[in-house]
Amino acid sequence: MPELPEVETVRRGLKALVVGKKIVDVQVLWPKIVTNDSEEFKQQLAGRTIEAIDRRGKYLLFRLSGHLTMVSHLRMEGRYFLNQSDEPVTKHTHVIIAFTDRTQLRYADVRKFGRMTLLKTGQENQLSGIHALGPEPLSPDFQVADFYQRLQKHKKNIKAVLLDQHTVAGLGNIYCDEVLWLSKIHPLLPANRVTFTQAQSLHAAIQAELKKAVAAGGTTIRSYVDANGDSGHFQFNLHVYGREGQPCERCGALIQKIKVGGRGTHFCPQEQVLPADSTMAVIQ
DNA sequence: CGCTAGACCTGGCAGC
DNA sequence: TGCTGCCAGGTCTAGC
Repeated sequence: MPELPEVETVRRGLKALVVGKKIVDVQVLWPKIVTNDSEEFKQQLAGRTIEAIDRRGKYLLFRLSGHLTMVSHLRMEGRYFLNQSDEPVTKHTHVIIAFTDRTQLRYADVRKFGRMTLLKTGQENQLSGIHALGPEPLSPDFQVADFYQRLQKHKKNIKAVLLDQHTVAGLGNIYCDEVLWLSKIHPLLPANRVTFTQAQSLHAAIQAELKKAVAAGGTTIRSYVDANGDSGHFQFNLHVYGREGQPCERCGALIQKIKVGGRGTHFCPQEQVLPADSTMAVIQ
């Protein structure tokens, strides 16, 4: 479900709702969600206080007293809710973290793709998903020259390279399509054919778009809601994602949808074109 | 090493 | 009303 702006919005909401709360009890209803041993996970969490909530890419990092960190990835449909302990537990709730004030942080996930891992603070950088993560796009670590160099290393298409979290952290299927449209780059262009000027354009579009999406509370297409149960608003600012068959806002050509690396990919066929000498395979 | 297809899961929706 | 097949804000891994 969520890309960087949605995860950041969840983080901000959760921060206001649960930082400072002390955990009394934990229930794990679907053990695969937790990569640790369930019993150990429950025992280690009990008695801890949530001191802060950070984010790295699409990962949430719950900072707990005693130098522990609970890493949480929402994958496609993970959601957090704060409930009173006497409220009925809904069908897709898989983890319940109960606090001393009789409220509960509940993790729900229809598709059960999300994962949580408890480890010592500092060790999160050794998690396979985090250790080689690319730069945070909204931090000074994200530099055009380095971004351009990373793109030059790959022959595969630019869309797949942007989706690869090693290139830059936090982009997903929606924002990839959007920034490629903003920069007028065809999603199938080999990444090493992106010019420095195009890389500059992409770099600027990534920062501007993610900033705007965070300010709008993220994008809600189907299921995403923040920690308060509110939808985001950025879906009203999308230019290509989900707009197959509708006119491009700039040129009026009809937005096309193709498959790239198994992901639905939207683009303007008139403005996002492959260079004539490109050796690209046929686009259906 | 690079790339693709499949796995992990469930539900909504289009089409018949 | 059903049934079938396809699709979905993500990532990991097996296999070529």
